[in-house]
Amino acid sequence: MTSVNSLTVDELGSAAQRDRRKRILDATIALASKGGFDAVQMRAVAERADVALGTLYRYFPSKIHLLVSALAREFERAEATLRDKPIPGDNAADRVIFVLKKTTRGMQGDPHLTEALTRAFMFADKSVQSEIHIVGMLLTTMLTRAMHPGQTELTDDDVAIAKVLGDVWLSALVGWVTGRSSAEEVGQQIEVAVRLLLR
Amino acid sequence: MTSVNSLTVDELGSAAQRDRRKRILDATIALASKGGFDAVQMRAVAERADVALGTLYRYFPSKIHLLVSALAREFERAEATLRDKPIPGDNAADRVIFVLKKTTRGMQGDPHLTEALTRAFMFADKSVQSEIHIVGMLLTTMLTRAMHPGQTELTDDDVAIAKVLGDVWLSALVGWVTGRSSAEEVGQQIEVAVRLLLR
DNA sequence: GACATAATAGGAACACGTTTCACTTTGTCC
DNA sequence: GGACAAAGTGAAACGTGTTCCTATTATGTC
Repeated sequence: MTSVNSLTVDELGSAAQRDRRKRILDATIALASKGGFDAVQMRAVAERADVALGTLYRYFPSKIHLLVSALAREFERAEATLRDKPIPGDNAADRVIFVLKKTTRGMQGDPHLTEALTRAFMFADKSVQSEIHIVGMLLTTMLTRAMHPGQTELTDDDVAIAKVLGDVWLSALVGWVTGRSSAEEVGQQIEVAVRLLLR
Repeated sequence: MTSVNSLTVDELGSAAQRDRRKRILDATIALASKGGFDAVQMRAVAERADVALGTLYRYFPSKIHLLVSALAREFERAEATLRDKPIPGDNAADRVIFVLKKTTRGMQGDPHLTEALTRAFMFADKSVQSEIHIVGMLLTTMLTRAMHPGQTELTDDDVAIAKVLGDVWLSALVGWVTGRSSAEEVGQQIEVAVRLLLR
């Protein structure tokens, strides 16, 4: 529980450790935002965060862990923001579309960052399992909440639909990152999937 | 059109070039099958294919290009096999499930190869666009044919459904590769998505 | 068949993720 | 406040993807 490289923000550890962790993730986001996946070089992250390379690796055992952890932090922020205000829309489909498009728009506003985080997420292997799982849960939570605001009991179908929508959204994002589809096409893909699943 | 590192099998080029290309892809598959993504080392591929490192890079400009091209060749084979015999199943849902599960089973029979090819596909960036596109088209074609055998005219909804199913399948595969879900769960995810979409 | 051109071989060199190690600083417990 | 362990520093070194260069070998043209 005192593990330093755990993911949740409210983790134990000294103030200095929390500060280092924050500086590292800030540096990661800044570099990713400027030049994408390739620009997030471990030596550069360490220098910008003002820690030694060895310290960086003590906090995050690999570049992929680092980027997926940064993604998890961004998702936690987005989820927290979304949790406060009610989601506009008269039905589940509209609310889900609102959430997904808003998130997508946010990511497309910073293409390099999105490229870095998406590719890291998709490239991860078994060793990043727990970090990946956190992101997956946050995504499912966001979607089920959009489908049924304020509802705690969910049917199996609800969860299944949320997972399928999450899959579609991730695949669409990968398509956008790889230049196969435009921003509008990503929006369309999501709308189509929502329409097919939540009619 | 005479470009050596194009993807289609029936490409132009001398017999020697076709032979080299085949040897390289064979070596790639063999190494991937034995040790996964990490085992596909460019020096090892070159040595096993009996070509110089520079030649390997002339044919495939990066490790990702190489692996995605190998994936495309495997997909072309699978698609060709599937094209011949009729797909069992009384309705679209059953036939799609048959195709996806058969393909999934094939991939899970060679976990290392699947890991290598899936991770390469997901890690690809814009420079691999055309190779990635070929794989995507093959997947969509396989699925629409399973939905409507022998039918050339397809509605927009058919294509949209096929794309969503392809997305779910890819995401499920990534989940399996990252150790988040078991083989059975992959099968279940697919069944659920098909049931939701093709009811 | 001789020549021009392209393709290949062989290998050095470079970049960046990762590991390692000797040393120093920081934090904790008595 | 001293001793000890944990954490951090700084730098070297290693592995593998990628690039580059020169000599050699095929290939196609007249």
